[in-house]
Amino acid sequence: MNDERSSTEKTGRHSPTIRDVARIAGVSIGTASKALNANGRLRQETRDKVTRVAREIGYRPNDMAQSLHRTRSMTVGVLSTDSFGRFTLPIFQALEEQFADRGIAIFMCNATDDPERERQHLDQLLGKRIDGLVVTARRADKRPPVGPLPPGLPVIYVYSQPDDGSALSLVSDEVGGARLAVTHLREIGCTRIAHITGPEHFEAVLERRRGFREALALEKLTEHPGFYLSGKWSEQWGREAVAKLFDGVPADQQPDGLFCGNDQIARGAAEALRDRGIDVPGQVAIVGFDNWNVMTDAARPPLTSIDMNLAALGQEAGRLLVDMIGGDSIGGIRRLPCTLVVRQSTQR
Amino acid sequence: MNDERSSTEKTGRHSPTIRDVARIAGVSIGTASKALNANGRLRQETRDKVTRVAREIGYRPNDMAQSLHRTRSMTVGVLSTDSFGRFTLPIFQALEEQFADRGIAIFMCNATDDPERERQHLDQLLGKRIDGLVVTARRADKRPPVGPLPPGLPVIYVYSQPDDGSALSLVSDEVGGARLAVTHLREIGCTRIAHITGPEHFEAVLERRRGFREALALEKLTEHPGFYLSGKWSEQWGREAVAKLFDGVPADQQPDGLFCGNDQIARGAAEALRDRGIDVPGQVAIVGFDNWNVMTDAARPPLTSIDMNLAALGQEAGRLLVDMIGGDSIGGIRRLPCTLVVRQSTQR
DNA sequence: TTGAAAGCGCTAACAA
DNA sequence: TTGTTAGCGCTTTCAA
Repeated sequence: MNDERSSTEKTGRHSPTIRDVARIAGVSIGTASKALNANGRLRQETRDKVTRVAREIGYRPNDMAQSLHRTRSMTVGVLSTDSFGRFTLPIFQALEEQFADRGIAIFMCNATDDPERERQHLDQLLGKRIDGLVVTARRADKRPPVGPLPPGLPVIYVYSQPDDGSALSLVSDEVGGARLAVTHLREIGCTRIAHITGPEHFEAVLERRRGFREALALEKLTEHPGFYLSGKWSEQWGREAVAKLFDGVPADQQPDGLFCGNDQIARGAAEALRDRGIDVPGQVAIVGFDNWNVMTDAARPPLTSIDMNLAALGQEAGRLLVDMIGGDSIGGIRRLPCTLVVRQSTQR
Repeated sequence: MNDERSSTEKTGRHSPTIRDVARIAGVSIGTASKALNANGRLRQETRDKVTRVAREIGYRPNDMAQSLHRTRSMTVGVLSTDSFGRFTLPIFQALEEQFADRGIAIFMCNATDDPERERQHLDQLLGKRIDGLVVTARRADKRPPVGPLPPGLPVIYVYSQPDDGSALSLVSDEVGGARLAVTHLREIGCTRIAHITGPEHFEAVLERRRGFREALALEKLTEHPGFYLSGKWSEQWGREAVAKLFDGVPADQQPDGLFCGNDQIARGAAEALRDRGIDVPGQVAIVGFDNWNVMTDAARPPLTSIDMNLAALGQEAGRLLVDMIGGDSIGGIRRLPCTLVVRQSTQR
């Protein structure tokens, strides 16, 4: 009856529908659908005609209409509570790749430290009937679990963990990373190793310190008084800490190795030592954390650092979420290993 | 007839539908819809009952079903050809905020220098019936326009421009930024200003150089031979460039002001001058570009820099795209002004 | 081999 | 004030 109406009659932009294809090709909608989805028994001739028409008028199936049938929306939500920072970035990138490869689209949301906004975003995502959810937070800190969520919705926390330990959580092994650093320093001959790091309200600071101490114990080294310094995540603090460790301190009480909580601190430390004419790595070796090449490469000398392999974290997260969407039920905390990247600051 | 079936009977997870709400509340679907959308004339009692039931069973309307009606999917696509880099980041953030405020969800895609992948992403986005598209590219370089797109789909290029100048494009005024820098140097007394910058295959390098030269002319200053140096975007290059400009050069032929193409170069330059005992800003003043605080704040002295106001760019882009979705038809290139941020490196 | 029709979850026009 | 119904664009039986 009103099959006659063309989509162009309607107001505003409008993509061609399968009805348009069918009408122009002179077949029924059902036939057009079969032809385009390459299933059902159809004459080759019909099939060709339909696909040709579809191409000509630029037909593209409406995913939303499709999703109404399937149980999958083929979308996932990525909810960040760290404003798209330097750390979540490589994770996003890897996630994006993983999902894109599987034809899954990503809804990206940001709710930096704003529970109200987080609630809104979550609402929206659930309205979109996402198939899964990735939650990332800042610097591996614990956070309250998002929610409430419909039961059965796959969720994965990346580079962050819910404080009730309920859901699947993927983090990097900070303790292990710190141990790598100390062991490496020990291997190149350091025996008096100091740890300059960031603010203690960061979960990461505590974990790295634990790794530092465990490794010292393992290597039968002692932590000398004043060799643990907590401050800010800045180059400035790295310089200040070196002043505390070296200025007016007898040579035999100075450290011969520095394990720094991040690369900025490490770079500040390297520069401060350089200012004082102390040779790196000759007299003092330095290991940083993050392997942020902007810092490691520009420092003099270039810095050895611990890499958290955030891209790998993102990849693994993508794979796991896909598995969960597929029906696997997995949970608990998984820690991915860090890697030591050696540069001149520890090359003797 | 089969209104009896409950959604829980079905396999897999499944959100409650409006039919579930209606059935439990003992009203028709139409009534439930009216109640939930707060329109139509309904008894308050009925309205309350329906909303209560909806809340209890955790009902949330299915956006995809809704979008099938409206002409809007309430989603936009953001397609990046620069791997979520440092520059696109603040833009994303601002975009995200703009759209989130209007209940628009964002599909985030990345297709770093891969036309094939770009095609796939675009396909997917069109399948999702996005209401608008944002395209960002790396460092303000020109790029071929994305496409083909359905006619009438609002598109905006941010921090990038299509090389056929067809669509709306929002970039920062690099030329103006460079002029700001030079004028500022002139104002604090510099007369021999050099420009150390990045690789010339970057559009930004050419534009900033143009601004540099225009400002010199305006200030009646001459560009001395060897005072334009193009290299890499690194601190290392900043140091090397300083060596070229100062080592073995008679004092009266050395520059007294440096305008650097980015903050890394500026920082490298500052350090190199420091190594040589040349006072900054006393003998040589420095202005960087990007206002990347990781660099500007850690440099000694902290760097004056040009800020491209990328967040403002993102905000404006969001607003414009929303306007276009609303029916406005706008095009052409718009340049947003840069800002000078003064720090010690030019404070005399 | 093709067409007709039901239904995914929702809204809106029209009846009752 | 409430119920019924016709779609939105698509897939998928079931008939023809």
